[in-house]
Amino acid sequence: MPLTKSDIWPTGLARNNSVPKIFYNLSEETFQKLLNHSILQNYPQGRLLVQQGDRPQYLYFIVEGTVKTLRQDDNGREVTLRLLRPGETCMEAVIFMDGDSPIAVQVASDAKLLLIPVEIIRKTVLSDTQFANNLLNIVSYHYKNAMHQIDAMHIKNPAQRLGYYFLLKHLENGHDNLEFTLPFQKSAIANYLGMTPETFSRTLQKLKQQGISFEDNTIKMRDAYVLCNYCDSDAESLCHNSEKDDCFSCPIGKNQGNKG
Amino acid sequence: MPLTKSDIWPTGLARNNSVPKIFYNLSEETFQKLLNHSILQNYPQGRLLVQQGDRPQYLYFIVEGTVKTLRQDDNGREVTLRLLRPGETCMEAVIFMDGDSPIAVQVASDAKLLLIPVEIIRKTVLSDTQFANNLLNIVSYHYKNAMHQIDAMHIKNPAQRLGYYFLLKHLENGHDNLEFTLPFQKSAIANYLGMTPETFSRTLQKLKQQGISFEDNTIKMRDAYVLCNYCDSDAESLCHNSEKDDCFSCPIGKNQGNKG
DNA sequence: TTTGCAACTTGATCCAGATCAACTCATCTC
DNA sequence: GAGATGAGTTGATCTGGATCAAGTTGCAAA
Repeated sequence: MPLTKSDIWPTGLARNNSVPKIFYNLSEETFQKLLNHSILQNYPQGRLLVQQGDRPQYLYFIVEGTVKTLRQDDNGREVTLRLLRPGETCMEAVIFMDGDSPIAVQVASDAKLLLIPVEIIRKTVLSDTQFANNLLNIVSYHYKNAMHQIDAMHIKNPAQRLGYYFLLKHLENGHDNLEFTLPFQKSAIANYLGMTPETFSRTLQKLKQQGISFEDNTIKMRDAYVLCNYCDSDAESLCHNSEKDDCFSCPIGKNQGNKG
Repeated sequence: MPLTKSDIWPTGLARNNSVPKIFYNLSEETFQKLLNHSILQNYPQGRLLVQQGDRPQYLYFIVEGTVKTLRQDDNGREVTLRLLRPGETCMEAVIFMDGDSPIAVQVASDAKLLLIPVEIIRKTVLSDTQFANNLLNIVSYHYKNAMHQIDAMHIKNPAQRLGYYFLLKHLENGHDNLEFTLPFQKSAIANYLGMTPETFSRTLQKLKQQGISFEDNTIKMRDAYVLCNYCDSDAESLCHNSEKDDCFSCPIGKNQGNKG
């Protein structure tokens, strides 16, 4: 029997993301066509879905669980490129690079995934401009994150990288919420942020002194402004979306009086 | 009078790139529509075209000269994200990110640029699937490069980064050509590769011992295989495009006997 | 309950590459 | 042709974060 929306719709999507980007504004027809050709599958943690050098076969849409994309070198050292949650997709960019996959994809915690065959993706892009647009938005978004990752490696230290990461999670969670739970293992986040687990651990200690405590993977902030030091103009624009006019410490928005 | 193809077609495009990606396979109609709304402009070296936080206004197509995209922090330290040559474009991804530009764009050497307004781009994407496809290919390609940049920062040392960069330039130039000219200033390449000019200079010395000499910005290789050490599966697939069957030293393709 | 394993923490040491500083060399200007 | 300017080189020193090593802690299987 064919898949339906309720089969594959993730629960508990992050704020501002009530519709997964890839399905945004699609016609019922296109949506069903995608589903009709796709497979729903469960995978255990650690399972490698794609290896570096594989020919891409599917776009993976995450219904439940978490997935990461990574690159590894000959010595087995690996670099995490993305950490993905329900509602997100991966391999969407690889499909449009020519050649084999430059990345590996691995299940980070038990996951239920929708596998959409690449031929369907390529075909739908050429027949539905809204779908093409959605993919452009997704790839651009990831590219923007990649830019942040690159510049963070050069001109930010571990505390700034972790602080910025926390700030983004905080803003995702809503500005009023003074705590949030780390969505991935510490070691995975550490690798994503380009540091060793040891350095991650020590950096967490430093942040503690700034009013950011943690227990059981839950981060608690003393107030809504402790992370303002780590803000930049990109994060600021996310911040603008919440209430304004009471940011006293935000170093960026000081003049406009926006919230940190 | 309206612009024509000959006004904006770059001379001396790199191999395998006789048609700029953005114009690939476009209908005459779409092509002209793009040109009709665009502006051709000359800019001197150093000119800032876009600053971080600006609202994107144009997609820039490079007719002559070179351009770089970068990010900078409060202390004025900057990170080069891309170094662009004639036939390439920038801001194409930024247009599809929501919010203001996370990057700055600067002229790296006197340049003639075609400025295509963002509204035209957005509109054409929704009306011409080939154009949407071209953009997807371009953004994905840049994203792939960004992945390489990220993983290079973590698991490659300066010699490996520079060696890989040389390898790509070498392959672009044709496998038989034992020399090529650096298309950008050394300090620009150094920053792009995430190292200081000093380290770049010292790294160049190291490579010299491996049979890679240089004078006046021209790199000369002892033979076609000195860069094989720096090859990976992504570069290898570019290499496959040239003749095969005589790579004796290529560590990756040893078994298949492909050229390094 | 014990054992084993994986994630994480903490401490001690090390080193690649940044930084600082001095110098060369080419190009440009007046 | 003196002086200024900027790119690049070379040498000496410093340091942030990696690495190595030795604990914790928590949980799951025996």
